[in-house]
Amino acid sequence: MPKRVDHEARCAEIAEALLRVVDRQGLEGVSLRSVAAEAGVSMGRVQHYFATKDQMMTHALIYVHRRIYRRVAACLDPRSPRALVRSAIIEMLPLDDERRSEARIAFAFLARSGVDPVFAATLREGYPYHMVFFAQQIRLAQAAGEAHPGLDPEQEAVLLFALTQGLVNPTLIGFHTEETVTQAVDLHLDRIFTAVGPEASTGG
Amino acid sequence: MPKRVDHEARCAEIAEALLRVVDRQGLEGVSLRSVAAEAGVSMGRVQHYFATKDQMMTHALIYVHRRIYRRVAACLDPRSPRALVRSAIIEMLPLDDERRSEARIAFAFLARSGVDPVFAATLREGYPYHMVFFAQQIRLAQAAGEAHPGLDPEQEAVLLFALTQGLVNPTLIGFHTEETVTQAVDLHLDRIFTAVGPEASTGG
DNA sequence: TGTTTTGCAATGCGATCGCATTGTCAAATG
DNA sequence: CATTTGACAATGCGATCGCATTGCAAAACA
Repeated sequence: MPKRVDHEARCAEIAEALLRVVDRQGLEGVSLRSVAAEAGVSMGRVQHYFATKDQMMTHALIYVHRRIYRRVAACLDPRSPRALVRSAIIEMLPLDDERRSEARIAFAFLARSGVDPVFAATLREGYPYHMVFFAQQIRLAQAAGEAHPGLDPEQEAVLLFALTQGLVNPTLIGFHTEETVTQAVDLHLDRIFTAVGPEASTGG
Repeated sequence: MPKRVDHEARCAEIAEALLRVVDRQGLEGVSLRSVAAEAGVSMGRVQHYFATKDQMMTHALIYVHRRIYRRVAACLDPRSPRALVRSAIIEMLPLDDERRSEARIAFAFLARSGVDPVFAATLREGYPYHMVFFAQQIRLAQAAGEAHPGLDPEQEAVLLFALTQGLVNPTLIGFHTEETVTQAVDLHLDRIFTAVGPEASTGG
């Protein structure tokens, strides 16, 4: 085997450049040339790692999902199930430049999933993860007496995740402020969790 | 003034063709040529009515919003505030081909609003309408003793609309079934409205 | 040392893009 | 009847697109 480079790292560089392009110009701004220029590499290099534009886009979609997942996972507040769920939700909302950027990117791919079966499949596979996470936390809270016992954790997870996703765009385009949107989240969490630790109201 | 045609109707024809293109191929599929071909007219005609592509897109955005608004308004169930709100929500979810089509279209523009200030402004202007509609219905229900009196109608409207929007994509890509999603909606409505008429459970 | 294979860079092709220009035809106006 | 003006159709231009092709340098292997 001849000259060896870190294949995965090179793919990641290209993916990150692509995401920066999407952040600024949407999916329409993505071309082999624009991504190569953004990454500061030649177009040939991009083609070397991704045979087609579609492959490049799909890889970037998976890549950004992992990136969001890691960022959310790193910010989880373990003090209680409620705090855990709340920190995850807040972290998914576009409340600073980094999260706004990722919200723009995620939305671009989300829209594409409506017309692209491959993207739709990728997203469909990602949904259950969020659902079981929320459901599990609600279940834990119920067991600890910190959530209303009559609730169906799966149903509540569906509501919770939908609520979170539905708050993203209004926040992104400036309809909601951080205060407005966190109030909305806390209001809904009050209907699931009984014990409101002070950390859940002040954190965030 | 020479040969006169129905200017608005011609613009609408082009807008509808554009929306069909977006439905199938997303915003990226939109070009002067593709829209003209879809409308069955010449490219010159499209240019005659819209000086630039951006003008054409903006007009289509406003056009589809009006179309959705009219469709929802035509389906409202006036039997009670709850039924009214529920019918509006259900009508906004992609549960048949027509609504799936409009959901795809709306999502495409929604994503674009993240990078296009003009689109963002258009959407921002539309949000308050939904909010006051939901808030007003909740207020009416409270006055009639059909909703929990302690709730803040504005806050509940924010939650309700976010929930609705957040359910769109999972339903669109097939993660939710009609049964799943209507259960989620009804579950949330149960927390706002006290009186559950039989029409609210069977309708929709 | 020569061969092979990876990792690119460079270039070109046909298609398509937004947009400008020009020409034509019909109807209202003088 | 002549002129004007709105409603197009047709064409072309420069830029950009995805993708294929070609070539070459360097490193592992024989």
